[in-house]
Amino acid sequence: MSAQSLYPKLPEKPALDAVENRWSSFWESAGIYKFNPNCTRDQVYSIDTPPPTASGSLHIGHVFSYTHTDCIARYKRMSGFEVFYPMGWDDNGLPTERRVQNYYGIKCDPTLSYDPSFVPAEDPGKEITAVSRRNFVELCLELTTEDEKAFEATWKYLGLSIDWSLTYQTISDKSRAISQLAFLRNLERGEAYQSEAPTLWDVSFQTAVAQAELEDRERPGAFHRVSFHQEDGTKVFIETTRPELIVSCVALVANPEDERYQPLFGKTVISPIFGVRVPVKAHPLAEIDRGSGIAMVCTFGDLTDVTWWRELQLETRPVIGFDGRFSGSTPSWLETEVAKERYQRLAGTTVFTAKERTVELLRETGDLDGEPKPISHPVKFFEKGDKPLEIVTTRQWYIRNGGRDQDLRTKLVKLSDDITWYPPYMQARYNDWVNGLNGDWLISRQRFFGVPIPIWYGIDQNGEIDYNQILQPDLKSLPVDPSIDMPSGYQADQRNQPGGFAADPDVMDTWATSSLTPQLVGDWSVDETLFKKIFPMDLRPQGHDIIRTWLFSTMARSFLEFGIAPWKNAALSGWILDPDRKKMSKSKGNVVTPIALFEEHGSDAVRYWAASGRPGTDTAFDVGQMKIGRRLAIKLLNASKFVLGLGASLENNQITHDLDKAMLASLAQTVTAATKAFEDYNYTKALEVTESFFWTFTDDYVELVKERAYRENDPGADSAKAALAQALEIMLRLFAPFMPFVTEEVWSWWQPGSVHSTKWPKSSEFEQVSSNPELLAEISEVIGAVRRVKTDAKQSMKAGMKEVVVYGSEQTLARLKLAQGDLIAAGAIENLKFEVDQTLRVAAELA
RNA sequence: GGGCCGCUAGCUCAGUUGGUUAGAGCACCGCCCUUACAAGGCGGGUGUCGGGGGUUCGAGUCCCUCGCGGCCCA
Repeated sequence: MSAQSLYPKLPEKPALDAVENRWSSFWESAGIYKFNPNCTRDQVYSIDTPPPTASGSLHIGHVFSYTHTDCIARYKRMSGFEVFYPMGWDDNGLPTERRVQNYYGIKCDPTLSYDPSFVPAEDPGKEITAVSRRNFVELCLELTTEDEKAFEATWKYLGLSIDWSLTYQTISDKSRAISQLAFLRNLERGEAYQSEAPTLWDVSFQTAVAQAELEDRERPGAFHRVSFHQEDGTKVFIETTRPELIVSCVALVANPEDERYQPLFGKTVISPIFGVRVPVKAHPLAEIDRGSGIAMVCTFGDLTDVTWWRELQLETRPVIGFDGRFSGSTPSWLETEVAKERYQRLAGTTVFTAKERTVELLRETGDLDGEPKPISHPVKFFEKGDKPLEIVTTRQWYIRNGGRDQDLRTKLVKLSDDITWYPPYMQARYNDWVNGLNGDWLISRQRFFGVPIPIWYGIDQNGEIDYNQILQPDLKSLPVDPSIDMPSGYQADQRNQPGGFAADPDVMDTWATSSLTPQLVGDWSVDETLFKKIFPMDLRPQGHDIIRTWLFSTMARSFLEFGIAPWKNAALSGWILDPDRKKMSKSKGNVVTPIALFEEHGSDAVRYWAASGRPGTDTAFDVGQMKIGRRLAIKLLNASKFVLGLGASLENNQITHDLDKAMLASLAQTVTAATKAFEDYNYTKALEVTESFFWTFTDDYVELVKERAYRENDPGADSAKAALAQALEIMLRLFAPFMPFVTEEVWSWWQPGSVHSTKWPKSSEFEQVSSNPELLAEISEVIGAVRRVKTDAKQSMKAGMKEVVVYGSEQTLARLKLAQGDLIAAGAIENLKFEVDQTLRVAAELA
């Protein structure tokens, strides 16, 4: 039978052009990746997909890690699981606000009222228009919707096997409702609480930030040696990098062991410039060998100041406002006219200016000893901010995360044992982080685009907000926006009125919602049947840089609500480095957009590169690896065309020839190895063994059986063609998780349906497996040796061999003799001889 | 300062519970129009396994120590 009549779809000249578009449309219309909830929990494999930040851009690092997850998802699907694989967009929060502000040239002013007819300027230029909170949120939603469409298109181009009907957004009504419900349940159980306390504060964004969002940055500074004065006029020298805070100094502290300051403990000293009396205290956190050994405590220069303030019960003397400027009104603790006058030079200035002016004042009063000594020191920043954090006292909402509770902390650490970590050492990073917590999780943010804290407060008859009188919404009314909705039992005109109510003005931090992704994707509280089917989830894939935030917060929320870990497995992916081993970043201009790579190399090739990066390992961005992937994809097309062009089919399964059986035996070993690797989440290894077999298959096996397979009406030809067809069919399934497009393309030439709906191969499928799988490797070595002789003589591969002598063990020779016909044909050998020897080698003479 | 990861061919990386002569791909060089593939094929050289010490019959692998790079936390 001719190949054309057997396989009418077999192309004359196979190509990779447009395979992505063709097959992703097909998969969608055929519902190949649709989750079917009609099954039992143990049949489900559920994936807690990381929701990319919608306002950012998808870069090659995303492509890298999402491909890893997709390979696992495809493997699990083929292994018979009903795969629950959603996509989500993290669209609430600061990054979106920033993008919307820049894109439309607007800013949010919550005091303005809603303007339904507001349309942002086409080209905003530099002008900034203030809009109401509702207008602002509407524009956030509008822009993120656009961004999300582009993201979805990118993921489809990459070939992620997502069930797009499960897509979620962290700002959607459902997410807001679930997020608020979870918060209210935390509140009910006492796990959420509000507290008026010193808080790390970003002065540009004017919001509180959490411990997990901090980063240290090395900044230049200077030690200023400054004199305080004892009653008798004796000077006490301190060293500080923040002289501007002298005005808010509340004490000096030294180490209790420090001999030098023993006489001072319990006494008071007088601050320079302002003449304020402050006590001298002892505390073990004061370092004897740091500076002069005695430190100034202020409200608040750093987190140690907060500790001292709390533990030594010191005064509170705040001067820095929410905008990062020194208070315009004169502090009440300044008593003398001179002090008040001097403060006027600082009033209303930024921290930077206040520092300069304080130093001037110190010079004038003669309290600066020597010149400031320049140093470089770590300064705390909000990871998304560009000004040093200040510490201000505000009322904020917290969720208990073990930061102040050793018992809870221990439980959360222990919980990590219930998860299998890939790679295992990532568990240590989690444990280190949890053990190092020193405060609860601050979740309230003084921002606009986010999930509102679903709380109102009563207002007393004097018009003061009573934060102890918490008014909660009816759970059935969620989501609520307390700035628009009302607590039950109140009228709209009671808002912000004595005896009425006031909305909590804050939103929750993005992590407070994204820590609930298992609940969001599984419709917790909405569809409990579904939720029970997917939770606890099978896999959390994510980057190792957000163990302290996303991974930990999800653990904490799950533990508080359900008492168990949210997943069974956590797979941490590495980072993408540019070829110079630097982390890729936009500012360096070394970022390549994924779409351009898909277009140039093909999605399968980009996936091949990604799958070559082992779990948890940072990987270099490497176009070369994509080229290899593309070559592999093209090779698959051509090899498939050859096999099918012979008229090979699965119908005839009479595999009688020993070499054919040996090849399938070797393939069976490959299947076993790939399966074992995948079960250990080592997709890279699975790809490697498959690829390695494939090249042996094309380079050696196909070349060896070619002549035999071309014969007509010959049992040897039938055996070769049957083996070729079977091997091809199985290899397509092995490659399918990695290269979904090219495997589907080839599948469509000769098989019904989708290769992605087939089952992962099992070694039990190999009924014809022979007892001598070694034969394939041995004969590869022999034919390789023959080729070497021809190459060395600069001859064509078709050149005839006068004589070839194969030396080897009796067993090896016995196996090789089974395939000598193929060897003679492939090598064009006139006279093939076998001689017993210890090791396998070949002597050959050209004709 | 503490913790974790890494250091193997020019480059990117494999290397199993310690076990023969340490592997692959790329790059490089040479050859070959061979009826699946010239955007291809075939073949080839390439190592102080970061340094030093130790355990062992035997160490890339285990232990100690030092160095370099990276990440996280102080």
